[in-house]
Amino acid sequence: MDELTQRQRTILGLVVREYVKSASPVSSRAVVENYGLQVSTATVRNDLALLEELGYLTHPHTSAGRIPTHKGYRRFVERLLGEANLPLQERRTIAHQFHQARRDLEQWMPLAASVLSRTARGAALVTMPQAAQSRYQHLQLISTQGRTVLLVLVLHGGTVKQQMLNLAEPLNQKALDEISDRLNQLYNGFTADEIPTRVGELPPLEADMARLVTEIMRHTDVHPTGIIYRDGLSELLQQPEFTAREQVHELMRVIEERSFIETVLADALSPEIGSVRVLIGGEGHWDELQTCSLVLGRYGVAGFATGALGIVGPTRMLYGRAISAVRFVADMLSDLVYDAYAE
Amino acid sequence: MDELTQRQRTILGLVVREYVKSASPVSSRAVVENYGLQVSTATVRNDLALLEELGYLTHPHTSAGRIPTHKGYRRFVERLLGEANLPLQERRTIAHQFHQARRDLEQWMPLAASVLSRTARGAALVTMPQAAQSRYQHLQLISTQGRTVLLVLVLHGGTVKQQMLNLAEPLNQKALDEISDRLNQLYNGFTADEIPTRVGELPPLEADMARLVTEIMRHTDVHPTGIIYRDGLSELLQQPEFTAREQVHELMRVIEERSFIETVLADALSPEIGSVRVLIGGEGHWDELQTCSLVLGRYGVAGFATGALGIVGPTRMLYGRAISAVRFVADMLSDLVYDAYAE
DNA sequence: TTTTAGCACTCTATTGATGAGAGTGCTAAA
DNA sequence: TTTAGCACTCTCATCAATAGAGTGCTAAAA
Repeated sequence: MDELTQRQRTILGLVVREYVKSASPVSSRAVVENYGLQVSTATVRNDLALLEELGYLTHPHTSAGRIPTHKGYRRFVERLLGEANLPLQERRTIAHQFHQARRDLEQWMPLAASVLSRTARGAALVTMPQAAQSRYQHLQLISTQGRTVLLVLVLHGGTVKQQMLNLAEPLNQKALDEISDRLNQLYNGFTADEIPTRVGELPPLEADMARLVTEIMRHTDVHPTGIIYRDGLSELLQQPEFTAREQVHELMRVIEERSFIETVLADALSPEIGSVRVLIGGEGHWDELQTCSLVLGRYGVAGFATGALGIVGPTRMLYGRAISAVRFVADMLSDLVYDAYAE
Repeated sequence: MDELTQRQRTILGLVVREYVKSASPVSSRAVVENYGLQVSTATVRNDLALLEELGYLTHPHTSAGRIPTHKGYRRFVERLLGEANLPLQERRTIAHQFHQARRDLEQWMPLAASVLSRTARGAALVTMPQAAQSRYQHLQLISTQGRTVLLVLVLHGGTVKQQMLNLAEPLNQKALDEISDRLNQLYNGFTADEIPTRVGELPPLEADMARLVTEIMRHTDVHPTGIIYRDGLSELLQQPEFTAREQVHELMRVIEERSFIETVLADALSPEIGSVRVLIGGEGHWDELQTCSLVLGRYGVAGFATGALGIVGPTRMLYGRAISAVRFVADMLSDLVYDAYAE
């Protein structure tokens, strides 16, 4: 990290803050006037020139103010990561909302997404909690017409899987219940790997069903398929950086394309619950993210079930709020998951 | 309906088609040249003037070509509603994709949304199938820590409800299973209204649970809470009409805001399965939809469970493809729902 | 009666020129 | 090390001029 005087650090911070607020290049005068610095604009100009030389700021053109580079944001964010916190009042409101919604599991994710997007003024993404390895909880078989059966498999952590299947010959509901009862007794709490060992001892139909169940569980382990909750796109698209067609397209790609989100999460998301990562302008890896920043976090109960949450915004983002919002909402969700599922 | 000569009808159609394609006002010359009409531009101009007088077309300014009014689109669409159909090849591809996904219920909705948006080049919305009145299918109670219990309620039609509850005093899993077994035997297939009559005969804990279940079911009946699947936003935002900030904001509001979608669906969606409705430019009721059109359909099994699906696009939309795509995908989904759930 | 050619007229979109204003970079003095 | 002063650069809004697209109307032709 380069040596900077106290004043230079302050100025860098002010430029970032001011640019985030105004979305237009920050002049030396703006720095002095809006923040009451006790030096002249010429002095500030000297420091700005130095900060530019060190790569923290740029110029759109000679006679324009300065805007932060990715490196500038990075330095700014690094300092925030430790300390940022939402105001108490705001934390209370959010906590209250989660308390209200605590019984209804279906509300959790939409609520989290909505809180995140409103607090940080960006688009929010929240995934369902997902076990690292799925565990059998309960199976139910529902007879519909003819030989078609609907299979409902509940996994530890609350994931519910539904599948259709066709039997070789029709079975009534009672027979189906017997099958599921037996499997339920045998396999409660088992992972996919633990099930097959006993299949041999079962009657053929049950063995088939057990195989199907392990198949579904394996598939789930490899393809985390949970829905992704999104919110706050409209607000994000209001931002001036998304005037250009191209920018919008790239942004929407990030937000809409499932596989892309998954790659980014896999790559950039910290495995530890509670810690927050910031990805600024794609950070060299993703060209599509040039103009975007992501603030990503993980929630859940370690070793049991975890999910991801994050905020997408322009690089010119309210990092302080975003970081603290992600952290706080992650805590809220972790508590809920712990209360609901952990044993 | 006003009297129009054959040629005038043709010209109206050509103007709509050309404007949908080019997104800029259509001149008399464009009509003649691009579509090989056997008359002069002057003749076409006369007809255009008449069509304008009748309210089917307008002028952005005196020396510009014509663009369709809402009334013009409406007339154009009215004719399409009966006849529009996707090419066989395309229908085959789509049918194949649904066939591939038929076993995995979680894929249905995302697939439908993705197919719709790609086929009609707009944003797609698909809701989960929802019973008009929810019917009890299966209850499961899962003991977690202490007195906290996770309740999983499966309803007819495949809706799964999860809730947390706190008991007055802890119960082990076995006791919970007994409760759920009893309720499952008693209430299979019941609606919320049919349950309370028998509650008096039950032990207090089961009675409590029964009350909670009916509460959940009632709530579900009033607040259809199913997730809404969305796809194709990025494509939609590429359209030239969404350059203006304001337009984008209104569009996103339509797509993102749940309550808004619900009002529109409730108001504009036909109750009959398989029929398609087109809402052009808000049709006077919704100012927010000035620049948008919706093509809406319903799928499912009547009297059992139905869902909605639709395409959002600019008024300058590929109506033919949209209408036929909605119809076709609705059919696909209806078949799937029928196979999976109907008795 | 319908269609067409011709032409005047209107409006837009583009271009280039101009000038004000914002902001920097540099130099020399404090 | 800081500051005042000033020349220089670049943007942005405005304006005028022009080319071009397209209509509407009229009078002739079919």
